[in-house]
Amino acid sequence: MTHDPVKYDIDPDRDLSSQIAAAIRDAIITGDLIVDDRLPSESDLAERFRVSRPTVREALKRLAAQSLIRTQRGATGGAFVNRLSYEEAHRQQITTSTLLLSMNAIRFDTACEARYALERACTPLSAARRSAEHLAAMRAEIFRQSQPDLNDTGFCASDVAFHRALVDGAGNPVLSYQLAGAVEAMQPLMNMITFTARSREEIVSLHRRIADAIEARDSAAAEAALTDLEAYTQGLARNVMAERAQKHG
Amino acid sequence: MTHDPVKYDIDPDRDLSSQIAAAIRDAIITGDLIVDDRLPSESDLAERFRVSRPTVREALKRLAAQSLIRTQRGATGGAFVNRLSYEEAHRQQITTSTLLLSMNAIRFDTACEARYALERACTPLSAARRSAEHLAAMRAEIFRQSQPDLNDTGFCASDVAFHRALVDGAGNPVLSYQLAGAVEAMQPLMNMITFTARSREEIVSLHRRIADAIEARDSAAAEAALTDLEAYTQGLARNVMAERAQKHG
DNA sequence: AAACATTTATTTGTATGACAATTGAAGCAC
DNA sequence: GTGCTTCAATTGTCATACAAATAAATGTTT
Repeated sequence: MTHDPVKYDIDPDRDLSSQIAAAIRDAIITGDLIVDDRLPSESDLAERFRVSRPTVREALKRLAAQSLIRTQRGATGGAFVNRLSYEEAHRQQITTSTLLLSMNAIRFDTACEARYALERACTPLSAARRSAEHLAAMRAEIFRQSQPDLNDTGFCASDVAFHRALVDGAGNPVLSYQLAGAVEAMQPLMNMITFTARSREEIVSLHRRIADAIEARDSAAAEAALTDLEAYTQGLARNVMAERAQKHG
Repeated sequence: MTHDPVKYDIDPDRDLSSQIAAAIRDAIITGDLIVDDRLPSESDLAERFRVSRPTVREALKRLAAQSLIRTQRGATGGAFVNRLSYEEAHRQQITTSTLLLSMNAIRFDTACEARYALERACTPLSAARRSAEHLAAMRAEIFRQSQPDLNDTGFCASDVAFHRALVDGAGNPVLSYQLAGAVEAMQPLMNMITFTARSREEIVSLHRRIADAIEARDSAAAEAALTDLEAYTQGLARNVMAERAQKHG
């Protein structure tokens, strides 16, 4: 062994598994442990940290919860540093954002404003770079949304897919991961708005304006349509709120 | 007990602690368990899931790693559902983004483009709403950055703080949490660039342009300055790359 | 009666030892 | 050489025990 990448000195008076997890996480973040590196076995780690195996296991489960490691049983098994994929990062981003929104009584207009601001951020790139496939995906979702027999959940899902295609059109995976998380985290809030036939029609028409603008590579028009869509969505939400207030008051 | 919020049926052939964590996490996400609710004690959970206490503990540590619960020892202690704060969500966002960037060989220009696109997204809001405090924070960082005895790490940190103030000026915490994560995750990449006196001067001057525009509530000017800053940063990075290629080739 | 000290019950934190399940590698027979 | 068996390493799980913290209950003193 040239040099052990993990620091094994911990304070025995403070939470052990948390410190052990932090020590290993540090080694991963600093790059001392790289993707697919194998950690020492649980018994080894227990000896080196001078703790019991269950304590080491608790630490490893913490890391597994963040997808920093994966484990494999058997002779050549063990815990390996995991590559954090876009999909996984995206998934984590969604759960974090969803919980943040649901636990902190975030106002709908705050979340909505953030969402559309972020989305407008990638419109110039999407207008410039979108492929025919992205455009086709947007058109397909518009078609789905215009079917009268689609239920509200399906309509919202299609809405998410439409905006996902718009974001992906920018061809920047970092941007996609950030934005798609924000958009999808808003879906539960959006589901609370019941869509009348009239409002669906309006939304689909705005989606069509966006798709047309992206097709024409007209970034300004797309941004304007998004702004209108935001205003319309906010108006819908205000109506729902007002109706509820009347019912309960 | 009216109705237990947790589903206790798990498949004994698949990873137990993972399933237990998922069952409790579901109860939290769906709102069946709300903030500050106390989970059953570890022994209780062990009985109900029909597993041993160490297995339950592994599951709880998974949830603790995501800050979904906190634990407290003692007579009235136990595991409690944690409120996911903006700070915590922000922290998670940074580690996730940092790991994503470092593990997937993301090109500097891709990350840089995403960062400035996102930042431009909140400029209109920041220009409209920034308080005197936000402006003062930006000016203070500009002053720090113009001190010649500041080292490169300090310069980068101040750069992050400047952009953080810009983002916070929008007065939308959801936006702040998303964007600040993206900006801070880029810092390790930025630290790889050594800043000459000349380049610092240029960056500070661009920061001053941004602050001036925000002060004047001129969103378009701020966006233009950000675009110029992006172009300048990309140029700096290209130079560093070229120099390295020459050294190693 | 009130203030203070003590005990006690509950709960998490940690350790020990054991066994099951999995899995690749080594050894062996053919 | 091929296929089978055995084996050793490793994670997954369990049972039990004890330590440490903590608040409530209890007792004691003033």
